Amino acid sequence: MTSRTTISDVARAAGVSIKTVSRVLNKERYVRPDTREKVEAAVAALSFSPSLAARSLAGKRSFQIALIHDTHSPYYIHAIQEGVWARCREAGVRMLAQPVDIAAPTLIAEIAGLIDETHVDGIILSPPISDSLLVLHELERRRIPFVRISPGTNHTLTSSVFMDDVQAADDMTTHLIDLGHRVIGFIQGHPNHMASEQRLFGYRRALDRAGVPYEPGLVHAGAFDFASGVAAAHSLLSYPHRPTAIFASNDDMAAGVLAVAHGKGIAVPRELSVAGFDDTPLAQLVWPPLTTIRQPTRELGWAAAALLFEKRDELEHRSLPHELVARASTANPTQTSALRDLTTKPVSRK
Amino acid sequence: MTSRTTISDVARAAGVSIKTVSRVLNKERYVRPDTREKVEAAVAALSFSPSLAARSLAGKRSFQIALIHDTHSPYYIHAIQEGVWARCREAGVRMLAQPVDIAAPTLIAEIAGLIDETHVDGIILSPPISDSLLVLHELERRRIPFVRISPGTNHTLTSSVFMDDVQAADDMTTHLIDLGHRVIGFIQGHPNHMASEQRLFGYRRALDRAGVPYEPGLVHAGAFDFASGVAAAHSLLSYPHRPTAIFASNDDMAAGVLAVAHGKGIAVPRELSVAGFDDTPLAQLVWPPLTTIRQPTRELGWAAAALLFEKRDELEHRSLPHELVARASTANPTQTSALRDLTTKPVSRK
DNA sequence: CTGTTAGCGCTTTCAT
DNA sequence: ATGAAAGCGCTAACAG
Repeated sequence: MTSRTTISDVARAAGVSIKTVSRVLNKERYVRPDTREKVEAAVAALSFSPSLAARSLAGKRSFQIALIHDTHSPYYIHAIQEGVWARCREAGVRMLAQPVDIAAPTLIAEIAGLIDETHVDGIILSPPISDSLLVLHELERRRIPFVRISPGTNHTLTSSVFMDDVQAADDMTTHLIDLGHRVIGFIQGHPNHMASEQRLFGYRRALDRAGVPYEPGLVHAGAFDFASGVAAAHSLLSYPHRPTAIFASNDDMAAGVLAVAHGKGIAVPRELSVAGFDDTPLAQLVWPPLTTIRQPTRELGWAAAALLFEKRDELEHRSLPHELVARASTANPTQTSALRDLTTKPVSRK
Repeated sequence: MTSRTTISDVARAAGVSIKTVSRVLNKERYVRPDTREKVEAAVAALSFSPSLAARSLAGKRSFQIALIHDTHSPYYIHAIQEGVWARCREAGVRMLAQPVDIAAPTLIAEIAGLIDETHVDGIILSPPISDSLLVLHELERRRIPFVRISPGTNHTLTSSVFMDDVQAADDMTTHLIDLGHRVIGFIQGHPNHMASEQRLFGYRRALDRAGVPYEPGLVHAGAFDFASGVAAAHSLLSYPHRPTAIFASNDDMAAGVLAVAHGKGIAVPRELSVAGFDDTPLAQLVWPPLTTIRQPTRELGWAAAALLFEKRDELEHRSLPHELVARASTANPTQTSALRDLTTKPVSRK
């Protein structure tokens, strides 16, 4: 039974005390360069990885953060996880991806248990959890740092990262208008996500600007899933003032529109233009490929982690796509950094 | 600064020693029922969750397992994660979902670091990591329990869970033959995954049994992604002996076939039947919906965790879909349990 | 700049 | 059936 390699082994190998090894591990100042090198050599030679358990027990940090997400939308969660993990590994921090059910009555207990069990240093909330008041209150009560991804409410009250959904939906609608469409259907997202409202707002804003009259009958409810896209398409396509284009609030619903169009023998895009939102892989797997808007999901995850690590300055040294915005909590004075790049236009695929 | 609730707080509240609380927490025997109840009441009253850090430092277990997965195929990973997590929460064990890049030269170092840092009690490997010899050797060297999901090689040498790909592919091919098809194209999966070979074998076995001659020109390489499905479809559809049905080894590639068919104006399914494999949500999002085979991905995750917890007997008390098979390591004598249910047939969707 | 000492919150071992 | 003491591997607070 070979027991684990500990900091004492490293100290012995390097000929220093364990405290010095600890200093090197934690990148503290006041270590002579040659001492540091000796220790680093010993760490490498023994391929030593310090026990997180011991570190969190003894110290103030656990070197772990939690990413809390609902169990739906695999594409979205996957992209967020990738982004968060990328930033975490740079920082030498472990990411605990925790699926939860936002509707579960035990939600708070589960998150509280997670925090108590793991001592995570911070939490990232992805939508729709990022808008759960219960969760937000609990985290605030425990004074644990957290960042919300794409919250629908109170952006400014807490640290959060999000894209400009209004502008993006405006862009897409404008794109469709430029294509000559004047009767444009719109399928809303799930009411849980406030992005839904913002996308609708962007749609209306673009119509207004172009002088195209807004017609409530052209807007249909949806829930971000294929089935609601199908239902909405059936309804919109039998509307007397039948739309020549349908803009769905996400790709899954847009795929539903495509399916209905195919079923009814409506040629896409000749007789009907179909637009989605989020640019999931799905957009390219359906036929014809969707005109869609890229949501910088991976980057949102990356930025959320960066913000959590209080390295907001890093955001300014990276070019982030579309309208990714990161805000820090109002607890800090200078906190708003808004970044844009030039690739904000809707992406048309052939 | 309210400090954390500890086992001492619980002990005080219950009027017992911390050791007794520990006994209750660990479900040890030799605790008087009324004592146990007092402790449980105190735990609930204080909503106490023990520190995993302290537990892993002091004890032999960490109450954590790692799920190691490659970064591709969101649907698949998501389903696996769900299954593993479901079983873990039943067991009161934390799941650490760890994305890795199988091609990274640091793969082994990363996994070793993960183990050292977190003291995980066990590891679940999802494909294609489940076939990485380097990883397998490292885990064996460290004598850490692990379970492989859908390994392509040496099923019997280690604990693993998998479905019967040969039978499933045979089923689908038979289904197509029953539909009257005699010229059936086949698109292989990624060579990394041994499921690819088995699916091909099932295809050939069904052809043989039905007396349909095997034609190498009807089999095309693929890589489990949309693009390779597109490429294969172009090739197969211009083959002199043009197939009336194409069976792709997964849904993404089948979606690629659909796209090509649509582009060429080939009517599906009138002129060409398209079949997929895995029954991802994608199968229902394309048009027309794919005929596909359900892979019990979530159940595989569940079973992998169950096997890891050495509760193999549980497998026998649950009805698992399709041909889910769980094997324990040859280190244990009685290890093979094969389960089937009746819903093995390919799923035809309209 | 480096070392010593005292814990962190639990489980283990050994008493009783 | 329960408790007391020791210690897991590290960091914090001091010394020097």
